[in-house]
Amino acid sequence: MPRTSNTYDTFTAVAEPKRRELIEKLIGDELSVSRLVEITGWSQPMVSKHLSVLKEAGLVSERKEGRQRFYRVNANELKPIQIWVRQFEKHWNKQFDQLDEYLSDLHGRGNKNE
Amino acid sequence: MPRTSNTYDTFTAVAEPKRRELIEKLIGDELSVSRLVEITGWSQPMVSKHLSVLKEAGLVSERKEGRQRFYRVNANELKPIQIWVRQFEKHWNKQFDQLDEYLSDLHGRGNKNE
DNA sequence: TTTACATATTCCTATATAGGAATATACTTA
DNA sequence: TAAGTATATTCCTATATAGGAATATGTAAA
Repeated sequence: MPRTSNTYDTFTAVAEPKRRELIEKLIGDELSVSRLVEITGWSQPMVSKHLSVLKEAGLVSERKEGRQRFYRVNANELKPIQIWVRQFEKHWNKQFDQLDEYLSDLHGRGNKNE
Repeated sequence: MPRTSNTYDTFTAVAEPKRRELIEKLIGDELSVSRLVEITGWSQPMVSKHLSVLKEAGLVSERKEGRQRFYRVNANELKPIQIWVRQFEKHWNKQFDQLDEYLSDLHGRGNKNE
């Protein structure tokens, strides 16, 4: 994002769909970069670069083994998101917000023109 | 983000800190734009523009009343985030990920140089 | 000590977009 | 109708960054 955040925070890191995809692949097991390239079908630099962003945000960690690097998710780092969203749980299932708006708009318009 | 998403999805909309702040202000009660300007201290266009992004993402709704517009959160729209993050809950509290890495790195390095 | 493999980094470009200033729109009231 | 208030939109610029191509780094094997 321009004009703001110079470094990746959790929310920004996860906003990118490809990075969410990588994180999903890494649930449960560690995977090497080449394995991720296989699974995703993306170019190797693309995988590496997204992993690097995730690493900068603390969302993944590396383990070096020979010439390979195995990445895994630091699931804990997703907690801030969970915590933030949880504030709103009690307001879920107010399903009629949009309907309300529609009706009140309709009403307003009706009053004006008739 | 460049080269990707032409339109705002929930994750992207919420990645911007100011927009999270707006959403937080809107928990519970509807607020007019001018009230949000008061509360945040931001310029009116800035508030309106962020609200417009949130609206495009479906995260807020408007209600017009005279020349004012009252915004409220559509908390439901945050569910996708909650659902996505929930996948990882079972992997939380694996607190020693970083320690593991540190130790194995240390071990690896030690082997090489000594 | 070359060669091959695994991964990271650099360079480049296109583009989305946050922020600011100015202006437009819409509604209300005098 | 004119003036004032509330809000949205447009125009502009700076900047972050995704993606691609090429290259560098590091490690293992021949």
